[in-house]
Amino acid sequence: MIKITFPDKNVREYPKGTTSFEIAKSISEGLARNVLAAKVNGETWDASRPIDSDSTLQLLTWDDKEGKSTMWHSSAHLMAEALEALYPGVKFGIGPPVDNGFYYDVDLGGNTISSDDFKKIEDKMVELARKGSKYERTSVSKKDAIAFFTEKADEYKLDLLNDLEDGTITFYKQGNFTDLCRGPHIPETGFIKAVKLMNIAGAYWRGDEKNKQLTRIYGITFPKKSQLDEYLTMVEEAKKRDHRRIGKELEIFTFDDDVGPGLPLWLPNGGAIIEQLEKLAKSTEQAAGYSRVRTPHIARESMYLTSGHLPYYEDSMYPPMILEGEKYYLKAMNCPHHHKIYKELNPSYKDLPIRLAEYGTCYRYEQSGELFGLMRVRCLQMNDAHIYCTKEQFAEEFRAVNEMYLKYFKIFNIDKYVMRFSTHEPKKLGKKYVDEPELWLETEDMVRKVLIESNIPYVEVPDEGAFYGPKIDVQVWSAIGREFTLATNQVDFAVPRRFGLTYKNSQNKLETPICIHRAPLGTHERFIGFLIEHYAGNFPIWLAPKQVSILSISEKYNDYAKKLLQLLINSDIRGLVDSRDETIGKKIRDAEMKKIPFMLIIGEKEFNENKVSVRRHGSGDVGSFTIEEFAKMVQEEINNSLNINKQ
RNA sequence: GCCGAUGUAGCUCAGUUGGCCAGAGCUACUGAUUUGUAAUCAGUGGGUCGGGGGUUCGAAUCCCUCCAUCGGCUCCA
Repeated sequence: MIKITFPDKNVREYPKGTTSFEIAKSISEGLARNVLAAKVNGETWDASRPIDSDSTLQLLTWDDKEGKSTMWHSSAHLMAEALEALYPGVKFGIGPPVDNGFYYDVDLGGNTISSDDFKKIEDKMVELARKGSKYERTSVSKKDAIAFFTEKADEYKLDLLNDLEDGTITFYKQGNFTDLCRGPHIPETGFIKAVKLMNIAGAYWRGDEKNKQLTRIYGITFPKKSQLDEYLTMVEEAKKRDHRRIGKELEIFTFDDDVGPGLPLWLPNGGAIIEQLEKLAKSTEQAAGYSRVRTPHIARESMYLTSGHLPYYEDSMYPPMILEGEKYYLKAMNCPHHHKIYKELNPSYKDLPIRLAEYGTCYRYEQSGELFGLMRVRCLQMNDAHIYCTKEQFAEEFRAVNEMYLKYFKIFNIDKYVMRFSTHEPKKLGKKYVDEPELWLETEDMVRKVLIESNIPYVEVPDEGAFYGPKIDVQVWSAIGREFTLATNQVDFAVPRRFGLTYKNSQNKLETPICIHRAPLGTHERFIGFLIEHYAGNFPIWLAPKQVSILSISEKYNDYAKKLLQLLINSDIRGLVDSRDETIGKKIRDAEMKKIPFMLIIGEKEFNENKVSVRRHGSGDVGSFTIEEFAKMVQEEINNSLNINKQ
């Protein structure tokens, strides 16, 4: 007998060689029907794999993340089986589960496939799923595995086998399909009840653009048909939040062919949002001891040779303009310009820290395939600042920057993000990273310490640092699930030296400052793109491009409405009058669709009582107030939203 | 940059296998209406069918090429 310990610490005894499935069955038939896989001693196993020694056991169902991914992994095999049936001779790359489903990279030889073929493949998958074929695991020797895939002439699997050790190789077979796979898999194909292929794309073999491009087919499956419908509805809802769609509907920004790809035009509503963001940033930075500077959009080649950017990043910069034999580049970052300002200031230790802030406009020549609405553009304005400080001041400055991040997140109610702490890889010193082994370790320790002391949850990612130092990025996800760096906070102990930046210490000796590059609000483009999706276009009052729409019930009250608007403008409230010859129902509908936070309805009653009827976007009639009362209400709400920042 | 798809009026979209002056709704404009909490009625205007080239008696529709967008890959200081 063996002892099985369950997650609730309960222990039961079973005969040696009992499977997780049998254990589930001993608990309840219902559970057994839902078990997709099992976690045995922390490792995910097939539910049908015999357990031979005392173990901890967690049964995995659709409700567990690992249960889902096991199901999707098995679904990839099912799709492969269908593809092999429909397109004989197809070769397979890799077919893993992902966050929302699975994909398989395939080489179709001479065949091509498009989304028109999805139905056919889905039908085949459903047909094969209904057979309820078992996923059978077998261990094979490397020699036999190579023989098998040589026979199939599948060079991709053979390539994968190269990296595997003899004795660790397993095959999984379901129906007529056998794949090289470490597993685990669900018990049988019958668990897959609903199948949907989502899209098709090219993907380089092993992610290397020098390799052949395979066809990647994405799909998703569910144990119930209704779950697929729910998922598809959810995807549709997410698409409605897409900033590209809302940005157009609410007239926030646009792109124009003649202006060029990745170069957004901010419409008046977008301009209004930017205005508010900058106001927030500038007052916050002023309170935190930053100085505002301004620098040109271009600079000579020599500056980027000094900074070290040119040899590494020239491909990402717009090509130079040549004037009187000199090369000028559009700036892709503000730091070199700021370093030059620091140098001009020629400070002593008594002047540090020096914090230089600028909403600098940068141009980056992103690859055409990378552009994505406002989230990835070629012209961007950064909430940039560079803090120059001594090593002793670093921790405090870095902590203050992090606190500023958290204050902003509170104001915007941003809670779904991950702080990613990127460090260096010692083997790449002198190549990817400046060769300062001690400074790397020292600053990484300082950063880590600040994160821990400030109680900020983070994930540490080795080998993702900037070339000049470690960094912290704030990762967020777009409506359609793409990951982005929203904000960044970087340590730079290398470039100041390249620029010869110094300060006199108390012993009258020259030292090089550490520089912190920080952009808590990222860029206007990405940040507003993110906010549009975050709020689904329903901006908080302080940020809404138009805060109030004054709706006159008939043209008789247009003059009164215009007088009210002027009073609101005097109170620093952004509004408009809808004086069209339309019914009040229509005016309300339009204001609701434009997501304007407040509507003031003005008719005979309001005119006589010298009041306004207030309607709130999304919630309806709020009641009747004087214009002064209303203005006060709006201002209080704005103060409440922003006061978090003051404290 | 690579693979695949898409590109019709300001916006959202129809336009069967190439065949009468290219359609609808919303928007805009004009007129009627003077309205009470999510669409008043009627009329009018508006399109080099992404650009260029080709095939054809005839192209929005087929072919080539360029541009842009979308989904991925690669990249992301």
